[in-house]
Amino acid sequence: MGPEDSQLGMERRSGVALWRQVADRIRHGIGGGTLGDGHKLPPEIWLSEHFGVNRHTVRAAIAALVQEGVLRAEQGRGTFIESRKRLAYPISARTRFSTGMQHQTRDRRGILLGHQQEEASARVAEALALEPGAAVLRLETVSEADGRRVGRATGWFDAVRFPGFEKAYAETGSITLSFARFGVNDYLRRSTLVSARHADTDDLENLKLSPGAIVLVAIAINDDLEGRPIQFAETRFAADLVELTVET
Amino acid sequence: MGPEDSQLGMERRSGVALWRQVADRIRHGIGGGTLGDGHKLPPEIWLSEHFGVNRHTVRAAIAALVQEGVLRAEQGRGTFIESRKRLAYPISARTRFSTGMQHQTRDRRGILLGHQQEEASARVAEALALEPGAAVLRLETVSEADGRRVGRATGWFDAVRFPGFEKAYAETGSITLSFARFGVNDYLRRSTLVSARHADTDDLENLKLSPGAIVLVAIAINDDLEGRPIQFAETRFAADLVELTVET
DNA sequence: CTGAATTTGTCCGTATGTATG
DNA sequence: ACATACATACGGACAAATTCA
Repeated sequence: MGPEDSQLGMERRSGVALWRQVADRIRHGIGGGTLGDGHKLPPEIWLSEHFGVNRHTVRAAIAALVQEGVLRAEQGRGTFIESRKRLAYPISARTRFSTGMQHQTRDRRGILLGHQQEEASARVAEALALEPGAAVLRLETVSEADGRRVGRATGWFDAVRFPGFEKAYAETGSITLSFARFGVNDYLRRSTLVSARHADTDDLENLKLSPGAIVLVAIAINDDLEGRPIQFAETRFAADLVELTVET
Repeated sequence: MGPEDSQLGMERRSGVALWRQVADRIRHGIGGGTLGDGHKLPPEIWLSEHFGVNRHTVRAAIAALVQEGVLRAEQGRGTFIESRKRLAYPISARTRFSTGMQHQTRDRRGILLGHQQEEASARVAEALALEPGAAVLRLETVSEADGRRVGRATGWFDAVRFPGFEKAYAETGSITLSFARFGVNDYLRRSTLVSARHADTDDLENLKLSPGAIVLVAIAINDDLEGRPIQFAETRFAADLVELTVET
């Protein structure tokens, strides 16, 4: 069969199809720069020997990545990398989506998917320093940068202090500008909790991801300058498009 | 043909077997507390209806999780959760692995897998403020907490300033204590870059993960108190076991 | 320009794994 | 445990488009 390195980490009967494992390795190799000279992918035959799988399996992997928009195949010429760099999203005391992205991309905006006034759960109440059951406003949003959906957020706000926040957000497309309408001209990031998981149905749909994709989950609390919490939010970022930078 | 919620995120022909998707969801549900009352998993029939798959598929998922050590099945009684919470790994100016974990776990240590003196690549040289090609020491390590492998790290150090660092680490099992032997009694985290990806071969082996698992990747630079970089490291955490907290 | 070499695209058949009932 | 349907993986052969000597 394959060359000397017949087993390069491809796990048979593991519940993950070989073509998906190969696709993940190719995608990762592109990100790390180890695969491809930046423009052209090695031929299918070379890849199939490199990974120790059949050419058809490599073709299935490539087909998935083409569908994903990572690769572009041209008959007779080769397969090319549709590369785009990861967006860096900084986390620091003054981190906000708008300030973070503005130096890297021209067009960025937040889209309001929906909103709802509800009673604060124990978790939300604690984060916002309210009584459990207090009226809070929940906003479901998607963030776009250069036309690509990079983040999907669920945010909670004190409904008493910020009535009609959803209207402000729908008009401005920015949390920062919306807060400004309520007299909050600056705010601080108190804490951020970062984890990662497979994308669920909602993520797949709203971030236009393919099954098996990974999301970075950031759970954050923002305070106003007096130290009172004004926002509790969980944001899911497409891990292929975004990386988080922590400046301490 | 499950109940009304036949589609709960289970993706057919996605390259990931249904039983593995169900296993991932159960593992995630346990971590989030949404599945099981903390000790016992719901019956297989309930799970099969909940996820909209056949009972055989749920059984395959449970068998995999039992093999993994996450669940324990007892004939006639039910399936029980071998529970453990996610470890929180703080990132802040004074973050170190040892200080971060010490309040959550009794037994923790770092294991030296291997070391090598090599010439600094452009990336490493820039991070450590050395000339490209300068002698650097690379350490490959695994971090254990309560007997579970939670992190796999590759670290680079100035070979001139820290000769024999690998011996210090092999003996102490701690970066902090190793630095202390060279007169560095404190140091600061300058920057951290966080991303997520699927586990590769090395991760699967060294963190004892199953294929399809996710790793959180943290790339960090540590400075001494004079602001000179002393360590450049990339750590891969098992995303199922670890979450990162950012205090700003 | 011609023809060989290279590379992707399509078709066949067969064996095994996955999912359901 | 059995039966059925579909997805996955492999092997081979050949067509179609491109490159280059």
